[in-house]
Amino acid sequence: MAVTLRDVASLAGVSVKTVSNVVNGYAFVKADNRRRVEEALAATGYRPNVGARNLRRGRTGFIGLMVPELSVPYFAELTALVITAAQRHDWNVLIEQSQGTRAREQSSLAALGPHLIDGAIVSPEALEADDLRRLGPGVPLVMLGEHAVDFPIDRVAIDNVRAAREAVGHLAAMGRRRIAAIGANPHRGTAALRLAGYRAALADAGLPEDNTLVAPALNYHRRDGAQAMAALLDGPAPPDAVFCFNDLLALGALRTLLAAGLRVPEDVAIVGVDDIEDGRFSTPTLTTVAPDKAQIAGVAVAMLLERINGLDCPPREVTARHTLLVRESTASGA
Amino acid sequence: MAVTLRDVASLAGVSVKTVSNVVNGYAFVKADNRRRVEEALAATGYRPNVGARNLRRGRTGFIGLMVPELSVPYFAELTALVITAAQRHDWNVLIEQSQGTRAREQSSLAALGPHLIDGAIVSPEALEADDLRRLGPGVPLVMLGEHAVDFPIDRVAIDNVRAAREAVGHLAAMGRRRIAAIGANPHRGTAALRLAGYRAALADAGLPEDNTLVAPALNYHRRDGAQAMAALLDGPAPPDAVFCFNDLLALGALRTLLAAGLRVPEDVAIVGVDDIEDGRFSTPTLTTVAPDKAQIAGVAVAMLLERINGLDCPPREVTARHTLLVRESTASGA
DNA sequence: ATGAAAGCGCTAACAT
DNA sequence: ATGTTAGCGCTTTCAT
Repeated sequence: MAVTLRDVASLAGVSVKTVSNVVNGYAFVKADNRRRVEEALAATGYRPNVGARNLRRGRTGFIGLMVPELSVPYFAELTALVITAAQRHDWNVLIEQSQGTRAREQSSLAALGPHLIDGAIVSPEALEADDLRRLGPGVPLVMLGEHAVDFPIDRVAIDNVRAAREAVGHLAAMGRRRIAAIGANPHRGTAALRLAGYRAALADAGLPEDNTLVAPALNYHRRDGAQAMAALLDGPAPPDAVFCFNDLLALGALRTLLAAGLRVPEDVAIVGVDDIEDGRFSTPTLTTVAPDKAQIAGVAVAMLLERINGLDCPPREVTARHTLLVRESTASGA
Repeated sequence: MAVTLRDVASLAGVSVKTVSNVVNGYAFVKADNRRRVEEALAATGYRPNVGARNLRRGRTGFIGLMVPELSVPYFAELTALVITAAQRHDWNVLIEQSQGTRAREQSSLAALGPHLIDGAIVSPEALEADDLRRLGPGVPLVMLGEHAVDFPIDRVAIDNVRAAREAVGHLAAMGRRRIAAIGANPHRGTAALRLAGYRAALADAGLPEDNTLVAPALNYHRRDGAQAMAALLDGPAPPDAVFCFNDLLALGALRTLLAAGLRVPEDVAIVGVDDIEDGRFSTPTLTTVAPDKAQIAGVAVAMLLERINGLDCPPREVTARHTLLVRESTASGA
């Protein structure tokens, strides 16, 4: 049914080797043979069987991408960019959703296994060093974000401390004095860094630390932000600004504030992180720290392919760009 | 490096056939052999080479999923569900983003090709019957949504006419008299159906049709909804309600209304379609028609696997469930 | 520069 | 019930 190299070879009157050479762009093929092969290729509509090729080459042609949930806008946007970046290099992407739990992250890594993929980009939230160690050196890995795991591995992330410091510094510069943080979580590496940046910015501005203003969040969805904000409003002295560790938390917090009849930014200003599309159309629009997602995706894919191609050097850490985008939720006109 | 069937066989002192039988759950294996094979399997940590297996079986083990953009929440949520449904049947999903243009949809289909996947679920927006015909019968296809293409193919979609009719009927029942529609587009099959449902509901309510209240949209993103709403507000007699053909348009329209100082739902009520997560946390929360996405994903995967397994019967059309979720953007308390 | 043949890891005939 | 062998479609020595 499907046309194979042999079909093309017999039609062109040459050996499969010659056809293979032409298909793979090998330079030294007699002009006459090349022409006949190309005609036969066109006539038959030959398409290489990627599976067979990869079996022979000992590769799968796939890279894995492990994210907590595709339905979280940040990961959907990032995944779209990773797929696009991989396609530019003729690689396919296999997506695993881990739900951000350790058990699911373990089984996702196991499912990806060494036979299905040649390497993987992972964005873990609960994984431990042992889980990575157990994989062995067979599957090259690139890690996204600052999950705190003591394992030598290529990483790409923004400078989370600096990003948080800028965001909170911006709130302080507006004259806000009671700046809250939403998203504290001892199990998340990025949370620790953003909290550190938050504290550094308070110190920069000469503001006191107030633990009643630091709200934890188990997960980072809209509902978690809404709950955390409600808890802050119930606190002894509600904040006049909130730094949320991601945009989803911020949108949830915004919902709670507006539902409570408070004005944003007049009563409470909000900053998030991620620059997801939603924040550009909320009312008010959301001030946010925008990581360069295209850069993150591009660098992660490039680093992974280098490793797959055998690059042997110490683990690398790449810091991606970020920008503070000031929008209505912190507009100073108020 | 990787352990193969032969390694296991020689360790267990049996032939590869016996090991293969055990691995594939073939019943007739002598108990003693079975035990030794299982021990060898465990000792070596054998994992089948899926690529080799599929090469031999003439399958790839992958199904394709073509969506316009993963960064559109509806498709991100749907994709997550398709992946989950496929995994339950031990299939992998390969995602192609088509951007909703015919050229990209054609090249996506071509890229998926017959060697990479055994079948595909497609959600086209611009594809023509010829493009499908050209694929030939080799690759089973299931189509999502009501894209108007004259081609016999399995389909899954909600009843768009009825859904729109219910949504608009709800607005009319609230006493709204000037109900606009956003999303008219001659190239989109679903748009035609939702427009038909809109008109039917106006007729049901004895309301006149007013073409100045029907706003076209080239694309279905937030910005398109925002622009369309702005155009409606500029019109001769602005609406007191809007039916948007999806939630993204609705969120864009909401943004425009609030930015213009209008109250929702007091001045203008809004209904969308899709029930994306954003609409549950916007202010006001968004009334929407919720398709049963899990059902859509599950049925699409099941129908596709049946076709891959050789089912030969006339094309089937499955109508998925939908529900009108009334939320604040049409709250009648006003 | 090109052909012949081996073999990637697996399953399916065929044989026993 | 299990061993032997061919071969899926391709790339890669090894010849020539």
